[in-house]
Amino acid sequence: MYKPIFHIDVNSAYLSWEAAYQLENGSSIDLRTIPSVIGGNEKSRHGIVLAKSIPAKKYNIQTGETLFSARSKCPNLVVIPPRYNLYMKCSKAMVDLLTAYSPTIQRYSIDEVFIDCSGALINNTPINLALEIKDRIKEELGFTVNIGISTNKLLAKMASEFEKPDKVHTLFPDEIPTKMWPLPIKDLFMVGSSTKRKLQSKGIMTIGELARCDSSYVYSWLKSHGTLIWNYANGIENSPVRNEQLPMKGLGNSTTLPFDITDARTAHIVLLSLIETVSIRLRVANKCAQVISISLKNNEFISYSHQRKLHTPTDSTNIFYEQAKTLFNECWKGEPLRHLGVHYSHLCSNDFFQLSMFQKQAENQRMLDKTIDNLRIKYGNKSIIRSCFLESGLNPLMGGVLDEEDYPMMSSLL
DNA sequence: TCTGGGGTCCTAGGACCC
DNA sequence: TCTGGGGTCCTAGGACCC
Repeated sequence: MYKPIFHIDVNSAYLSWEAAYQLENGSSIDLRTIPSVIGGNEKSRHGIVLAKSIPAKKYNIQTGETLFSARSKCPNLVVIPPRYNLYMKCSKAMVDLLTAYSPTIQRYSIDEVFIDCSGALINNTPINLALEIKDRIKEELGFTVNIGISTNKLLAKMASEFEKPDKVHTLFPDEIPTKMWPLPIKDLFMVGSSTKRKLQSKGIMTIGELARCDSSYVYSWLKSHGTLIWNYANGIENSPVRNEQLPMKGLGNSTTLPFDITDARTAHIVLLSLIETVSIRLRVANKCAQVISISLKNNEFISYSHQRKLHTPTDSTNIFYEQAKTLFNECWKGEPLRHLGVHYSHLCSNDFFQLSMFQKQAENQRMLDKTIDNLRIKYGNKSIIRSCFLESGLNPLMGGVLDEEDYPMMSSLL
């Protein structure tokens, strides 16, 4: 007896959720039935398509393309700004509904879930169970999903990508030759544009052609990633559906600025703003980090980064800030910058650090960080800001997770 | 009014050690 | 003098996902 695995994928998630919300609040238009997209703010240079309706897709509008380009394909396109708080609530509502069916639920992203339905199939077939779940989500929550059914997560996920929306599909191992092998190579999970190009240069155009290759050849071209996708092409995958989330490996925030930065002083302030946000997240997670990395993107869209391992792990905003300034000064080539990012890695628990702390100055610094965190939690993020932001016109906490007015980062709240 | 932001994992090359 | 080689750590960059 196999374990039935479902992959549940919200159709055009952001757009569906917005549409359902608007209908619930008295709108007479269903955004899913007209050419519409969820898109960022073009004035602040965030103007890309985040999600599209099926009618918008008929104009060949792609996720990730600029709103400028999307509008040139469809002049009447309706553009709605994103509201991540709404998405978070919708995602949670779906997971809550699913917990009735299985204790084994893996949240893969804000709009995708794997469930192991082993225990839920008494007197029911997998297909009927999937249809029931799909229809309950539609009736009770107001949005549609695709459900893919198979014996492992890879095949279930591939199945949920078949015809959309509001559909249940199976992709059992014996269906691989007919349902999966004829598909173009780019449809295989983990085959992106770079791998697609390399495979096509070897004459491999379909998933079936990859599956029938000698795996040692694929390894020689693509190393471990080649082995991974060769296995996927043959339906081989056996990772468990896991309830608990894996420990965080790193965290960061980055932002595209509304204007190009041309001086180090402004860059430092932006870095500080990002560091405030990332550091709060780090402390909320009771972690310290030992590696700080900054990333830069210039006005020609060329990105580069610079990182440093610290002698000791820390969670101090000021220590990170001093490091970030140094890193920036070491690597900035002086050209106009449109984007800056901060990332921490090599995380460890802050328990040990707290016990081993002997420097009075560091202790004072930690007390200050904690006091500021508490003030912001109690009175709001704007209740206490650094004076350098006062006349800067810059947001003192960029990449904001805690401020309702800002777009919160998604995965940290999942 | 032109191109987001959050992650994970892997590899290459250099430094350094024995 | 003619130049090994395995191992680990570190950094930078790239690939993939949503």
